[in-house]
Amino acid sequence: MDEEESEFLARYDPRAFPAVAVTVDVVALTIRADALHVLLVERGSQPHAGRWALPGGFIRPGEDLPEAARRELAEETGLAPRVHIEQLAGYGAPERDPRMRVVSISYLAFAPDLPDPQAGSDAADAAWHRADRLPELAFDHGRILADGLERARDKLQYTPLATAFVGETFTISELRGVYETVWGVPLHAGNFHRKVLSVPGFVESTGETTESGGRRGGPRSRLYRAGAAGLLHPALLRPAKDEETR
Amino acid sequence: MDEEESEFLARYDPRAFPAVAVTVDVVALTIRADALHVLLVERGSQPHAGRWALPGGFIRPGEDLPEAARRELAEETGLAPRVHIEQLAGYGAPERDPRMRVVSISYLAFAPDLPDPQAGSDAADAAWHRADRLPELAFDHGRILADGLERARDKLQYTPLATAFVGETFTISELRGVYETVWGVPLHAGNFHRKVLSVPGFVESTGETTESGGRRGGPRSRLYRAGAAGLLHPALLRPAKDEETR
DNA sequence: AGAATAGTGTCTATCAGACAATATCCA
DNA sequence: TGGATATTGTCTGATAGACACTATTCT
Repeated sequence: MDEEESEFLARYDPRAFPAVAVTVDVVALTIRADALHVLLVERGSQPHAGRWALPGGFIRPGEDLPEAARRELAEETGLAPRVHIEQLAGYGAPERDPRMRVVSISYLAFAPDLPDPQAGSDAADAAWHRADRLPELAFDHGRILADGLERARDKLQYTPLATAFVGETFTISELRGVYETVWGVPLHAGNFHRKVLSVPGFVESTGETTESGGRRGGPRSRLYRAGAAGLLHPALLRPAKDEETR
Repeated sequence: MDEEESEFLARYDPRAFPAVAVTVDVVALTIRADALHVLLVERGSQPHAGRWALPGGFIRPGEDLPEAARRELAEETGLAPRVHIEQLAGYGAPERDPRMRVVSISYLAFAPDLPDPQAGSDAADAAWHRADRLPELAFDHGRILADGLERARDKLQYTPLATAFVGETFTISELRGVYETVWGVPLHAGNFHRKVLSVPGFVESTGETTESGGRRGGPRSRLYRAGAAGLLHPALLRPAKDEETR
């Protein structure tokens, strides 16, 4: 088969090729006990049976990508509402799944503290894992997860993403806790407070305060809800780490 | 078929579903005559025959995604070297292609001014189009292109992406031209100059200067090459446009 | 009482952007 | 010579981060 003919076939009918499967995989993040957690499922079947993996699965006919991601997430956690979801990236290395050619579109999901997940259909188990103590994952899910964490840390800077990790209303301290947890660095309380309030549309006051002070003392704090801004101007830049070249 | 059974089937064998095709589409950007240009091909066959579209096509067995993107780009332009490429996003709405279910992984490509492209195999024509005067595109390529432009404008701020649009060596003025063209705003020459040189690893001096001054006068300028930085610290922020909520 | 936290005020080094100045080169 | 550009210098308003202070609440 010469070059021209193979090219013709390549474009004429894609069904002439071995089947390609498309999956969605979800990097679901939440904060529990002041630590960033990722939702993982234990695979119940081959390949990689017994290994932890990201929740996900094959897309269904007529189903949109974000829809598939929400469905897979709901199947594992039993919860769908109040979950922000956005696309992360596509992964399609030829040998990433030993069964066949599988291209995966990954999604990032953010949620306030959720109850423990229920092991779903295909999974032997499902649980939240601390993002800093992860087991080795199946397929290339380790890479996907790492990409997702990096993306989340990045987006915290210039979007109101942090508000997706807290409840409907929240205090500035809770918001600061999100940043400190996801970035893994302590932030100056006073400066953070002023900075957040200075960004237009980031948060808006509810006029209410907490019912009582903090568990270790301190006055009641004011409650806020997420504002209308889609981007933070100016951004809350992550403290520099002298890694110019990454 | 009850819920449980359909779910079983959905996970058991993806080949039981109607075929899903995976394509790559490339948003290739360059700067010609002080204007941002996008590479488009005119479709030679149905659907959308005669319409302009992004270069792209079906992935081949054993071929990695970025590899497929480079191949498709090479087939349209006859050029592959010196082209930066990075993934943009995945698109998989059920009806985006009338023939069958097609999921596309899009890539962004950046290149210095390239010669006019050669119409390739499947394309009736191929040409650079000004990014500000685009025809209506086939499929959802208009959306993909818009996403690509936004991504490019964004990445100019905090990555050395601009250096991918100029030659091996370049002047600060040429670099400024890239920012002005992609962002569509004039920048202050003096401040831009000092700012670029103050970002560690953005550019490094070659010790040389241009052979002659600018075409409209002015002294010879020093030549630089891209530095080693992968991220710009501090970033070159785009002038604010009072669109907090975008 | 003692400790911890919320919220605000203040100070300083730094930076972005405006403006200016000078040297160099094309037409 | 006149106009345009490269590069550097200077000034000013704004900001990030360090520190400090007060009021409030828990144990």
